[in-house]
Amino acid sequence: MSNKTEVKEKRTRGEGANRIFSTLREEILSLDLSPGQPVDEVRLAERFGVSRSPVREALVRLASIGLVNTLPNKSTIVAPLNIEEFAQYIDALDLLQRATHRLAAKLRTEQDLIDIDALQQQFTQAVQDSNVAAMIERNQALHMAIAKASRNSYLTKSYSSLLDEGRRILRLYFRSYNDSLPPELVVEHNHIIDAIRAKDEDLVEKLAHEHSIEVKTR
Amino acid sequence: MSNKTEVKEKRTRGEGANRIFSTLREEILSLDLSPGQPVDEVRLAERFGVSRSPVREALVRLASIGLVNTLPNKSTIVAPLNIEEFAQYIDALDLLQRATHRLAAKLRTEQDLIDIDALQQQFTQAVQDSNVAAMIERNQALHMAIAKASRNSYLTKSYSSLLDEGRRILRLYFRSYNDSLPPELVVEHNHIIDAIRAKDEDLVEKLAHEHSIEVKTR
DNA sequence: TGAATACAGTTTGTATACTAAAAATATATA
DNA sequence: TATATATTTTTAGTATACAAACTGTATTCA
Repeated sequence: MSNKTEVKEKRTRGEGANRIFSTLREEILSLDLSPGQPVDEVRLAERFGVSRSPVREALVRLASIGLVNTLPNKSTIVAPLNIEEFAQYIDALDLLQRATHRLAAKLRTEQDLIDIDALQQQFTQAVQDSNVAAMIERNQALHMAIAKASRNSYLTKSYSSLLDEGRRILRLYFRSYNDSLPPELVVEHNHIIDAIRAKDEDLVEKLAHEHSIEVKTR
Repeated sequence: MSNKTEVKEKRTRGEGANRIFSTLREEILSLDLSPGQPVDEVRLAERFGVSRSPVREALVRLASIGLVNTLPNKSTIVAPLNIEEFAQYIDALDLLQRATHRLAAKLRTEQDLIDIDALQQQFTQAVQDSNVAAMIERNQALHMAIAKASRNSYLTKSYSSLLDEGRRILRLYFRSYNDSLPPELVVEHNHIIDAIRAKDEDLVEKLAHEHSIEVKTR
């Protein structure tokens, strides 16, 4: 996957740091870079065909969202992730998920429903293809679309950070089950979406909660 | 206005960017720098007696937590804040506050209680001194101490971001009431702390909720 | 042998230099 | 006069250069 040779062509000014940031972010979240692994500025600069400046900016941003840890005057490493906090993580996710999804049931527009349906479609496809990476990514996109329908940017932002952070944990979690995903998740999604369509707030919250707990108790 | 001459003395390596970051953060959150105001890299470099590099790092970090907005190839401005979202903000804050404070009632240790008491003491002092800046800051510190007792770093982190973001909104809010603070808040704090001491989860959640709503409905 | 110190090699944090993009101004044209 | 275009000016993004802190190894001395 990572024939890490980057083509340097048009070099739109200002996009250097962005490119490095999103590439590294993707690689960290997908566990392509392993937690604890040191990242070398010079090596990255060479890899992306730029100087250390944009690399540094990317690393500062990654550190700011907790994906890498900067050890002062020493090195930067991919942020370790501690599995012990898994239960706490699910608790937090559950809280935000319930709140955003319930609000979504209350405030969703017709357009929201169209977006949500499209993403559930994509998620289903990924499940059929047994593409774990795509599953995780589209599951996240789907839940974000629902969260956006809640019309509360503060809740959505918090929920989004949690989902991001969770991608690494979920990746590990699925690995431990041989990268197969329970098809119930697809059905559960459909139930949630139906309840949002019906504007049944209580039901949505209940389903969203069960959706979280399902992962926790496995 | 800007006799903000900084003393440049020992210049511990690595602390440059940190210093600038926290100074600017403080100034933005306290509304010392007004929303929308442009921030000039060169001017900041001069003010702090450093080059543009550490200034740039500080700005990147501030942008990452949403305190400044970077307009590509143009300028960086202090992030505007939109009052219209005040109700949404309180809703989100309320949710996290209830969750963290309830958990705190369940899991608090004796040491937690000692820390919390100390901060409530400081908050009370600020109220007596009619020091609005200190009130906001110590109110935040107090609630953070309670949140930490919840032993859920994910919830605490989300709650912390919200409180931070809220400092600016609260500053405006208090200004509109001539910088006087209702003394009920002190009493409410005491009630919450008592309930946490008594491990009465339901009561804590109820009080925390009323505490938020109180601000919202003014 | 083992601890302490000195030295060399890396690598980070900062300073400076350069370049491209946008803003501001001037000039030209209808 | 108003609009379009050329030119200057400013400033953000990147490259490069340098200095301080850390790492590891070798040398010295007990």
